[in-house]
Amino acid sequence: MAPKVPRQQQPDFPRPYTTVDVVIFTVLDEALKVLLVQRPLDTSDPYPGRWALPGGFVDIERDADLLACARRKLLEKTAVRSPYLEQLGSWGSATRDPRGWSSTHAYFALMPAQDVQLAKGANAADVAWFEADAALAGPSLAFDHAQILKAAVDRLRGKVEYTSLPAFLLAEPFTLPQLQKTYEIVLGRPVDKSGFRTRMMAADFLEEAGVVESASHRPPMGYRLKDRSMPVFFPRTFSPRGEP
Amino acid sequence: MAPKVPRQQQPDFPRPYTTVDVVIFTVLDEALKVLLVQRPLDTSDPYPGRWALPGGFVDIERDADLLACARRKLLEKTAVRSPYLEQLGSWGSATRDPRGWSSTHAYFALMPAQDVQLAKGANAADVAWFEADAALAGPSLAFDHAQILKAAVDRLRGKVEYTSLPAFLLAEPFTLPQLQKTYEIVLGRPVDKSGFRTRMMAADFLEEAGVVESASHRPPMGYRLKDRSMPVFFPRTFSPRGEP
DNA sequence: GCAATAGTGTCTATGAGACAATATAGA
DNA sequence: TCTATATTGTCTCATAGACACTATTGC
Repeated sequence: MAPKVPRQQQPDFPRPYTTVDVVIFTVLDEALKVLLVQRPLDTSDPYPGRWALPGGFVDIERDADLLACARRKLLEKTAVRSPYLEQLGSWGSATRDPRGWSSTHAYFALMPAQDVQLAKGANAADVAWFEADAALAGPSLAFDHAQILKAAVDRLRGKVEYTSLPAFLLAEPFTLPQLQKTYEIVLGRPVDKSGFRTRMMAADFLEEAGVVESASHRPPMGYRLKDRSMPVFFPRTFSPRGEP
Repeated sequence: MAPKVPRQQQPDFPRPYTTVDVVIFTVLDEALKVLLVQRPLDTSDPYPGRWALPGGFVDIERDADLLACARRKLLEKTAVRSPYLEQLGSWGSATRDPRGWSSTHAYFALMPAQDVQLAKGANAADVAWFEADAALAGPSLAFDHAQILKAAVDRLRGKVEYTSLPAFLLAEPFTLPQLQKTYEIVLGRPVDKSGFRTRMMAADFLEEAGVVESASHRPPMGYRLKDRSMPVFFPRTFSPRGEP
């Protein structure tokens, strides 16, 4: 009697599609922005003309691993080589892509707006920055990208409470008032100046980069990150007393 | 001239394998344990005889989405239907599986040891609980499962500092001393009794379930979770003063 | 000196940690 | 009453938040 071989052990059982999507954040015009690409109108691809997160299929010839794939997508759309990049989560189901069972590995990236050169790709009619909250409230995105974007915004807003993540949204050198402003933009609320400075200095992740030439008034100190590869975690949160 | 169609838009470009792995935790014999399965010796599958996380290929016929797939793996190995289940992350590369480019979606589960009936599956020579730290220090696991397990243990230990997760490791009703003990086992350090109780009560996620019949001495109050679907987040951490 | 922004000092309520005290059961 | 465990109370000190104050520039 032949041993029962489960279907999954056969070499050629059907496989889902595998994609990588990247939520790219920056701060521009005093707002948290996210990069979206418009899907082409003149193809048979799903969601023609709709805005979507940059991303696409894993190319098993070119991509050594998921992170490399995310970096490739990032480089193609923004020409930025090594921003802060963090895995966000994955979404997969039989129905999220009309072409068939697919799963996507989502990443999110933080970069200074100055670094970005928007690239009109072959497969994207257009590329543009959208205010994060507007992109969530506005006309619905392709696939389940609204869900993914919401998860990314929630994760970013959450982590900003207790990490140095906003520093990755600024070009170096930056000043403490600029950094504070960035925290306030992402959090959507003001932050106490004195407490903010104490917190940043206590975390010991900045190094002085010389006083910045300012337009007028007292010139501020410029800072650089001691280590651009990782954010720092603060012991507590910025939350007002009562709230979690 | 024919438009250049990227290889990826063709319907039949090569796809990676897609799998789901589950890190199943429980507390047993005063230790944090993780469920591992031994890979069969008598097949051509990779890593014969090695211990691995329970998991396997997504079955696009049976699994509606990734979570459903994780639940299926869970049910097959433990006969537990709805434990606490959280997405951990994903790992994918050309080399992690010798059969070819593959990506896995990892989940972690928390369950009371009492609930589990270990099942010897068709594709697993054996199933057993291992102490979490021993599994990490001991002989290496199949694939990149040591990496995944480490991420799971780190995530669990990290979240225990500020969430009610350990409650999902206990059968209801449980007592506050039992819950405290569970926190101490996962954290690997003692916790102050008074502060612990204040914290738990302030979080308001427990409901009384009547006094528990005890062997002797003062009988403790039994508790149930008000909501088994989600953990509660505490405002602060258990960390001793100096440490983060 | 004045305006504007950068940076520091000070006061206080809160709340966590440490530990002491009380409560309730069986023997 | 004694013992063992459960549960509550108290004291103290660090710190986050609020806000006032000083510092340094250009005009």
